[in-house]
Amino acid sequence: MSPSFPKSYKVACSNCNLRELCMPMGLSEAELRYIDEMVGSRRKVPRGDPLFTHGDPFKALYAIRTGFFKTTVTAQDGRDQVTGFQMAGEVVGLDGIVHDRHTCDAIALEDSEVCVMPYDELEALSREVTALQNHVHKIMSREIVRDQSMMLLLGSMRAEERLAAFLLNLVQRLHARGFSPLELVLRMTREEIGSYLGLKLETVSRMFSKFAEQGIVEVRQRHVRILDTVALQQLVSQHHPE
Amino acid sequence: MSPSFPKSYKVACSNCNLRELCMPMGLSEAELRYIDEMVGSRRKVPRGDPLFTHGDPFKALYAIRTGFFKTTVTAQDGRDQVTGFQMAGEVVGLDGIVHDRHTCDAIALEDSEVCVMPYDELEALSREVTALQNHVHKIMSREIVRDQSMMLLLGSMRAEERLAAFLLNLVQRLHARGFSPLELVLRMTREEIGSYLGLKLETVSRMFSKFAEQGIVEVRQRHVRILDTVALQQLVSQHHPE
DNA sequence: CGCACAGTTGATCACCGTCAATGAAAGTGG
DNA sequence: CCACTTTCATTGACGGTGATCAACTGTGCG
Repeated sequence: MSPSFPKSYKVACSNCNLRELCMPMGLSEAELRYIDEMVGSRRKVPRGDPLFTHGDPFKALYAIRTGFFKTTVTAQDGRDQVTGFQMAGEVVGLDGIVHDRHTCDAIALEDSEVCVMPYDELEALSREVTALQNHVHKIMSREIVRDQSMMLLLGSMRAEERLAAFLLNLVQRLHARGFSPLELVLRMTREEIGSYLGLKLETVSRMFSKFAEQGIVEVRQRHVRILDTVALQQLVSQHHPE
Repeated sequence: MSPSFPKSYKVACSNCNLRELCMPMGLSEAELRYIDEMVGSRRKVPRGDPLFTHGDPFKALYAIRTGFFKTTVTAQDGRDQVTGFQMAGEVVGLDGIVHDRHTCDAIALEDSEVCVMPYDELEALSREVTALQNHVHKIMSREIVRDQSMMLLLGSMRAEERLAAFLLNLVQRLHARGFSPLELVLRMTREEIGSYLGLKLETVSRMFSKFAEQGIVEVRQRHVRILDTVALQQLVSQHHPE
């Protein structure tokens, strides 16, 4: 590894601490430099602001550097549903590719910063760098698999199972980013959790209370401490008997 | 257009009648020939048989030439859920890219035939043919958007809204393939519809009966005739008031 | 300090799941 | 070709889960 200082304050992909999360492995120096070049700019998104909204022309994918986002889809009648929560190292914007317009909203749940990857440049570069092409495909495929497991959750799990799965998924992802696997601070409201899980906010609140009563978690507002991971896992995998 | 006879009985992409469904537009002769070459083989899948199942090593994407498929995901505890129904011109197998293994099952609901597109060859060729690269990305993005609208359906719609949306989606896709927009033959059981929509088969049956009573559809087993498309559309877009 | 918002908890109810019985269709083998 | 079995579909009665409505509490920010 031959270190080279970045030309400016701007952090380059080549020495970004999220590299193993959002970059393919085993790139050459030259390839990394190309990618640095493609990821032209950063963009700060203050809490509550949209990174993009449905209808916006699609121009780029965004890798989250810091912060936390939710994505929501909106039905014709105006009601919307949270389709995901994204954290550092994850990519948003894939929905826009089909129709050259975004079909969902991405809203920052805390002050955030994203790396802008102009789509045409990304396509061009991934024609040159096989590892990047493969990486992009894997990211899209991962999203498809994730969405399908959400369909399973929404279609066949009960409230407590959904919330248990949600908590486990969150801590697992946070753990992969160096945080505690037993403690987390929720960045979203009960209503947003409910929307994501196909439940009403009151139900989410009730399930939290229930878990707390059973000694599975400790809940103080948005601060959650997991006391019994195994119990949560059993809740998820023990669907109501056939 | 300079016609050239295929070397064998094997139908080539270049003169497949599904071309506009599964191929990018505006390809050159040479590019089309490359694609013909990549789509090496066909595979027949008899009704009830799997095209692939979860755990199978991922080697190829499959374009459906004839027939009808369902895809299902399976939870740890063994319960599964239908995540989609696919018809001619649609692509299955995208789930396998992330982990080099399929994560869902694809089962033929009628005798079917698919075009096998070996994934490494597809990747290689889409590095050469920009239109193909773009096409593959759009297909994946479309799948993501579709899955997210299913999440909306499963998370926020009631039984009758779900079934209405399902029927409208089916006839719309069939219509795009030259079939009647008012009549369809379901290729799946009530249970499979229910699994897809997050409902029990009895509920699906009841909703069919209810629609029939209201004069919205005519149902005889798997044969469905739509009498009032507008009513169905209104059902979908009129979520229960907030 | 007060106001808006987020969260909790209780009472009631509706939708849909469950259980069960029946009927229709389709495939099977004599 | 017709009994037989199996699968699929319909319908009814009942109950449970989670939605709805409502009141109250806690928290953070201006």
